[in-house]
Parts: sequence; structure tokens; C-alpha cells
Amino acid sequence: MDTLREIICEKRAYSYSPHTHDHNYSQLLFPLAGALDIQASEQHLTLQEGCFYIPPRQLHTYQAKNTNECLVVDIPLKFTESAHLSQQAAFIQWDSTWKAIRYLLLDGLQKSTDRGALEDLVRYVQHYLPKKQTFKSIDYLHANFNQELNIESLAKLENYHPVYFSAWFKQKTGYSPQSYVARIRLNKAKELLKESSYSVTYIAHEVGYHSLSSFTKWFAKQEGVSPTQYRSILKTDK
DNA sequence: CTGACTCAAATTCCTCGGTG
DNA sequence: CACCGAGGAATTTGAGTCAG
Repeated sequence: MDTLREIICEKRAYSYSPHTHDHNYSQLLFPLAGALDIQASEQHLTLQEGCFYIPPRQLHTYQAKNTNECLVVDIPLKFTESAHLSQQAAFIQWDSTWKAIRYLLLDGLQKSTDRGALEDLVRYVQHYLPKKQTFKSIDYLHANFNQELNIESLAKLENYHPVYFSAWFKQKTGYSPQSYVARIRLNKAKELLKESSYSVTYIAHEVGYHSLSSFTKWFAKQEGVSPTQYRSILKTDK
């Protein structure tokens, strides 16, 4: 896919059949008429009024509920790189500021204002977009996924009670702490199976499993095939 | 109303021991 | 090295309380 070089602001209509895709730029979506079903970042909502933000490389699905028209702003990476925006798609609280932003965008469309004005407006809009949130516990998980982890010590990092921490973590990430670590471990294991010739036992230890049997059972449950089968499938595909 | 917390029950996961 | 079953430990979930 070519990198988007300029901001695109235009009206679009979406089709009744679901369209799943991602792109390497951010997108803002303002429904002007009709309603749109959106699925992204574990969220599923019907957008009729307001604004929806899609970050770069976020897989999402649009499906029109009825005849519709949306104001869409595609924002190239170079405009958002330094803004530390959220990596999660999000519905944006629809207030007077956002109504004004939509008005200015539409006004710019009608008058075909110069590109500089649109770029200035997008730079301004970034201040109101959801920011990337970092949490000590999540950073810790990424750095220590192959160590022994327990909820109590993670909860301590956020100063929460362990039981409350589980619920809080799921709210923030969409995953329980355990399944979040499992995802990191699975990706690492797949990477090592794919790119190294290490034994399955070694890889099991590398991703934090004390027991090979646990690792094999868990891997097969996740991928449908055992680690060795996974590796041989990759080899035959090459 | 929301966030923080507790408790009990249910569920999931891991290890151990064993087999092929 | 891969896989299975059992048992125990850890985690998650749901319901309820309390404070701001």
C-alpha cells in the first residue's frame, strides 16, 4: 500500500456489505446522514452522530445500516507521529468543540480552502484526539513476559487490589492479565519456531514455561497444531 | 454515579507423573 | 519430543458494600 502523503477530507458513502480493512494512516469519521456499524478494537457500535477515530494499522469493519453519507478525514502518519495518539479505535465524546471541528471541515470542503488551512486544522484537532496511555503494569508485562508473573505484584505497580486489578486491566486492554501475557508469549514462540532452529524445549523456557508439556498443550490449543507441526507447516510453505 | 474494594464460587492454568 | 489425566494453585467473575 502506498503511503498517504496528503490529508484527504471528503464525503463518502459506505456499502451495506461489511468491509474489513486497515490502513497506514489515521482516520476520522463523522456521519452526516444515515448510520454506520463499526467494529474495531473489540468495540462494536452503531455510529449515527459524533466522531469515530481509527488509528493507523487498526483492523476495522464498516457496514452501512441504511443510505448514508460520512465526512471522512484520512490523516497521513507524518501528521500524527509526534502526537502520541492512542493505538485503540475510539468513539469521541461529541461536544461543542467537535461540532465546531466538523463545521470547519465541511466549510473547508465547500469553499475548497487551501491545503495549508486543512493541515493547520488537523494539527489543532490532534489535541482533542485520544492519547496513548502507558501503564507501569503493561510495560512490565512486555519486558518480563517470560518471567514468573503474579497478579499481586502487577496490581502493586498500579496500587490496586489484585482482584480489582484484573477487572481494571481487562477494561484497559480488552484482555485479562493472563491472556494478555499469553498473547505476548504465543507471538514470541511463533517467531522463534519460525526464525530459529531452537528445540521446542528451549523455546518453551524462552517464553516462560517451566514445563514442556504445558507449553505443547497450550500451543496446540491456541494454534490447532503442536509446536513441531507448526514449524514443519511453515517449512513446507516456504 | 463511579471507582475501589472484598468475598465466595467458578473457571482456567500449570505441574507432575506417566506412556508411546 | 509429544501428549494425556489428575490434582492443586492461581485467576477471573459476579454480587455486594462503601466512599467521594
